[in-house]
Formats: sequence, structure tokens, C-alpha cells
Amino acid sequence: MSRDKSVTASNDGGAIRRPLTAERVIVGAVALADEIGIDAFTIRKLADAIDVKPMTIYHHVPNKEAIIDGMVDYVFSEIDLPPSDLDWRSAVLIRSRSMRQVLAKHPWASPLMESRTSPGAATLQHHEAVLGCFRSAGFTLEATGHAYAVLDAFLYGYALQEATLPATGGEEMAQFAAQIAHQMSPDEFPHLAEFTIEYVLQPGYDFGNEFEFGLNLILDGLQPK
Amino acid sequence: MSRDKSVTASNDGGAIRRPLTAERVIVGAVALADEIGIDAFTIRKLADAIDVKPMTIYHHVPNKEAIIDGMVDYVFSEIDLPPSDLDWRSAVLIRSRSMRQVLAKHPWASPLMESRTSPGAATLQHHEAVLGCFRSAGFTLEATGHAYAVLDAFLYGYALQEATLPATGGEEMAQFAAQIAHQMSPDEFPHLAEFTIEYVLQPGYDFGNEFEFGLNLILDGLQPK
DNA sequence: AACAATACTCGTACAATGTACGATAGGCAA
DNA sequence: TTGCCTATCGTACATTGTACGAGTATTGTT
Repeated sequence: MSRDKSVTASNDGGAIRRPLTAERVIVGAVALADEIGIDAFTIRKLADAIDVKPMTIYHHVPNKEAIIDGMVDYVFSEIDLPPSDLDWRSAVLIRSRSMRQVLAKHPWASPLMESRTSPGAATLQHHEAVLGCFRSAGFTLEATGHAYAVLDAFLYGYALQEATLPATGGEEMAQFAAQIAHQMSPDEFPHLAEFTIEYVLQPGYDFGNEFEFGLNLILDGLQPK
Repeated sequence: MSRDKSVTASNDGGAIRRPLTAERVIVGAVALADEIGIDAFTIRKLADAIDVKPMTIYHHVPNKEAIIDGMVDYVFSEIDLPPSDLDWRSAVLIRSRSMRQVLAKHPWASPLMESRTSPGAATLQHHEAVLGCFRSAGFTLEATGHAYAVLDAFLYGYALQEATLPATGGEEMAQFAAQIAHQMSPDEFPHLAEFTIEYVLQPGYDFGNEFEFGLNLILDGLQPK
């Protein structure tokens, strides 16, 4: 707001003022969304974050939708591809764990990733690699379709659930569950009360553990057919 | 549903002008969101849809967030609970299929249902019934936690995927896939091209079939422990 | 060196949104 | 009647995405 727009400053007053690029917009957008969430994410705040004025952004990107497309593709680019020199189970395990980690870092991403209709390059490369992993292992096209559908449904759904939790296993978690528990009477919801108090609120509980259980269950159920 | 709390049934100038209620707001909101999607859903459009002026709504509901909370709880209320007189597998199958159907009717719902922090009555009743179903079947608390986590991750994730598709198995579907296929060169993405052209675009293909496969795979992997 | 074309940056403005703040009108009790 | 409560609404304001065009810096051509 009150920044002196250095008309002077031959070398630009210390800060390098290289031209903005679409990529810098996207990277800044991802960082901002991580910080304040997708709902609070606005063009004006993004402009502040990357230190330009709002309308500058529109010279590098057509509109907000395109920014979100770029953010999604960026997230895809962060996910490790299944290594092609391993058996399919190990390879899928690796990319699945990586995907979980990435989606946990960007809680806003999961609902968007499956709902974009114009995939970027990284998105296509990702799907290519996963499909290739199954096909090379001898999965039929049908078996591949089955496998990919269940697996990704689980991964996206799990990310969705995990995104709600404050911080798995921590103090906030207990506080959160306790607040929920407070809203229900044990008479009306006996199983819910039991589950919350005698399981979720117990010291060792960590929702994160459910991931490996589910992932292994699904992988156990898949075969090349 | 068809409650009629008309204090005075006497006519009101031709059109029945019974007072607005919070429930009518919610029901109208769900219908409107089904029609135009959650992003386009605004208070003004909702007001038009239920034939009042925008600010009238705020006399029955504190704000837009509360409307969304109500919408989510309404969606939960539509899902069949697992019948308590069946074995756990059949009971869970029924509620899962119902859930899929309901979430397909309300494509905007899945990302919201897992991210609300103030559950309504129907939401609590739903979780109570599902937990009770597992517990009554002899599942330990831990096994119940595992089971519920995988299962719902799959259901929400599947709903997310299904929400993207235009209309499964139809003409639009093929058109959609063809458009995607157009964006990728078969040289760069051979597996993606193969999968799309020789499987997805094939006459008999219907993504909806993946649901039963995944659901059964998961149920097969669950046990009371 | 001069100058035109181009590439960026930004100020201003507008329509659409959520919603705060009353102003109103009808019903009912006294 | 008078006064109060409930439900509806008109107006207004801050916040959003972004169209338009005016500035400034950079580059290419001569």
C-alpha cells in the first residue's frame, strides 16, 4: 500500500525486481492457500503475498480458474511417480504414500484435483506413470481400471478426512474430539460416545495409522487378473 | 418431510404466505445447489428460489455457513441407516449403496461432509448407527476404527470422482473423454491413450461399475478381528 | 543514438456478493 | 385504543473478480 514505487533505484533498491512469471504466481498461490485455506484465498491477498498489485497478475494468467488449474497441476508434480524398476505393489505403495504426504501438505487440494476438467502436463504424466505401472505388471485394461478407481477413491477420500483433523495425535486432536464428545449425550449416542471416549481420546490413538491399514487392505485385494 | 405448520390456513391474497422456516431455507438451498452447483450458490439466488427477499433469510438462519451446515445434515438424513436386523456385511452394503446414491444426487456434498466441524443431529445419528452396526457384529473398537476409516474414505473419494463425470455411460461421457484424449499425444502418453481409447471410450464402459468392485473388495478385507 | 514496438505494471472502476442496520407492517394482549 | 413481538424487507457497505486503459521499462531496428 504505502510502498514507494522506486522510480529511482537503478538496481531496484536492493530487492531484485525480475518480471513476474506464471510460475511465480502459481507457487505463491499454493503457498498462500496452504497458509490461509482456499476459501480465504483471494487475488488481492495473492498479490500482496508475491508483492505486486492485483492487476499485474492478470498479465500472466487469464483468470482465477487458471490459477487453480495451475495449483492442482503443481500439486501433482510434487507426487513421486511409481518407480518403474520395482514390482507393482512396491511401486504403487511408494506413489500412494507420497500422494498422502503431499495431499496432507495441501489440505485444500483433494476436492479440486478430481474435479478439474483441464489437466496439466504433470497431471497427465502422473496418470501415465500409474497406468503404465499396472499395465507393465500384467494387469488387463479392466483390472487396471478397477485398481486405479478403488485406490484413488481411497487416497482422495482419506485426504479429505485427514484435512479436517487439526493435527493428528496431538493435543489439539484430543481437544477437538472432546468438543465433539460434549455435543452428544451418551444416552442418545452410546456407540458414538464409547468410540470417542474409549478409543479416539485414548493416549496412543492416531488417525494417521488408518492409512496403512486401508492401503494394504486395498493392495491385498488387487490382482493382475 | 411434508410438514404443514400453517397456523392460519386462511388464504393470503391468493398465494399461501405461510412464514418461512429454517427448514424451508435448507431444503430450498439443497435443491438450488443441486441445480446450479455450490460455487454459483448465493444468498440472493436462494432468496429468489424460495420467493423471499435476501434479508428475510437471515431472520431464520444466522449466516451462510449455518445454511451449509444444515445442507450437510440434510444430506446425511437422506442416507439409509444400516438395518440392525441383518448381518453386518449386508447392512453395511445397504447403507453404502444408499450413500453413493445420495452423494451422486448432491455432487457438491462430498467435499463438505467431511470438513464440517459442527455436526447436526442426522449426522450424529448416522455415525451412531454405523458404529453400532460394527460393534454389534463383534468388531473391536480398533477394528471398527479401521473399518469405518477405509470404507468412508472410499465412499467419499468415489463420490468425488463420480461428481466430475458428466453422466456415466452416456453420450456426453464419450464426448468428454474424447476431449481429454485430444489433449494428449499418443507418443508422449501411450498408456493413457490406450486406456482411454481402448477401454473408457469403448461402448460397454460405465464408471459406475467400479463402485461395486471397490466396495466388495473392501468388505472382503474387513473382519471383526 | 533515435525511435517505435513490445512487455509489464498498475490505478480506477464496476458488478456481484455476504450481511449489518434499521424501517415497516401485521397480529395479539392489556 | 396502546404497546409489543414477529416476520419481512430496503438500503447500504465492505469485499471480491476482473475489464479498461494509462503509464513505464525493455527491446529491436535503423
